[in-house]
Amino acid sequence: MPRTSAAAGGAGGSRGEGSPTARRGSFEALGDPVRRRLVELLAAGEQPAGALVDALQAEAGISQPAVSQHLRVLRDARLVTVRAEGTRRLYAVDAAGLDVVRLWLARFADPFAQPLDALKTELARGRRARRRGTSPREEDAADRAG
Amino acid sequence: MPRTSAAAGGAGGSRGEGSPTARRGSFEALGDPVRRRLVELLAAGEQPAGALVDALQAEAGISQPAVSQHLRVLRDARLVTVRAEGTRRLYAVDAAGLDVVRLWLARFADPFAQPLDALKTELARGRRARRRGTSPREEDAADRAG
DNA sequence: GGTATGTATAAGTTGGAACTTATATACAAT
DNA sequence: ATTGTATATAAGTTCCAACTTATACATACC
Repeated sequence: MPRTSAAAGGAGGSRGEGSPTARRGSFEALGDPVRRRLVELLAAGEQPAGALVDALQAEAGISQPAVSQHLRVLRDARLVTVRAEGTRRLYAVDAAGLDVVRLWLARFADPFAQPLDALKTELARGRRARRRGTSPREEDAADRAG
Repeated sequence: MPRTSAAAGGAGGSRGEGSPTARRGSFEALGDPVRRRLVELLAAGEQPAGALVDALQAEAGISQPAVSQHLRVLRDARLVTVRAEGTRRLYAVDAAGLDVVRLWLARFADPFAQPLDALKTELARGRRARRRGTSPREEDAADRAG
């Protein structure tokens, strides 16, 4: 049998949606361009499903049910949250799912850490200057690849 | 006509890594758990394709061609680089593809920014202590979206 | 040369995901 | 109650991507 689905997914008490196991991981959810676009649209702030439908219909000619299904996947992946207001469903970005991605990325040396390194260096200088000359510690050179 | 494929479906690519357009995006590439695992394995450092094949075969019972195909996708997505050494192909993580993901994530408020804020605070304290009362330059407050 | 090893490509199959249309559900308003 | 609006679900179709086996392409070794 091919197609071994290795995705485990921690249930961890997802009671609201009523799904016993997480259908899809954050990466799988973000693997689709339409869903990525939805999250992008939500980056501007909380939005009703209808607005998202309109946007996607205009951009890609996608039907309302399709958008709704995508939103469900995003919801299951903890990438968005829903809030009912009357007959409307207000969606918003959920940090939880994005954290999963960020955490995964943290395993690798990130070039964006450079400004952080710069800050660390600055911090070190400040500390050094503050205490007026001390033993030259390596600080935390960490892994500087290349 | 469903299924609007946003990706350019260029055939061409006989040989030569220099593809004009990326067949698949970084997110699409990372959407697959097997490919994510491959990148994870490469996080430990440069590895020959054979080692990756062995690992994936042991973990998920995946064949050598399957791994090779996955590596190609990762290569196209600039997530890994290859280096020929004799008959071996040494793969390594490529920052380029990961940058794309990180850059996309940067659009959203990241809770991991807190340690950076802490550093900034520390830095400010250090600077304050260092100058003992000087003209207050704004430095680079950057964009702090509240 | 021949043979073995390491890796990539060719060709073909299949399961599932991303759609579709049709319908259900929920609330609002007349 | 009826009609309208907003969203979700059901059921079904289609197409692609992740696999398979078989083979080509290198390089190394004898």
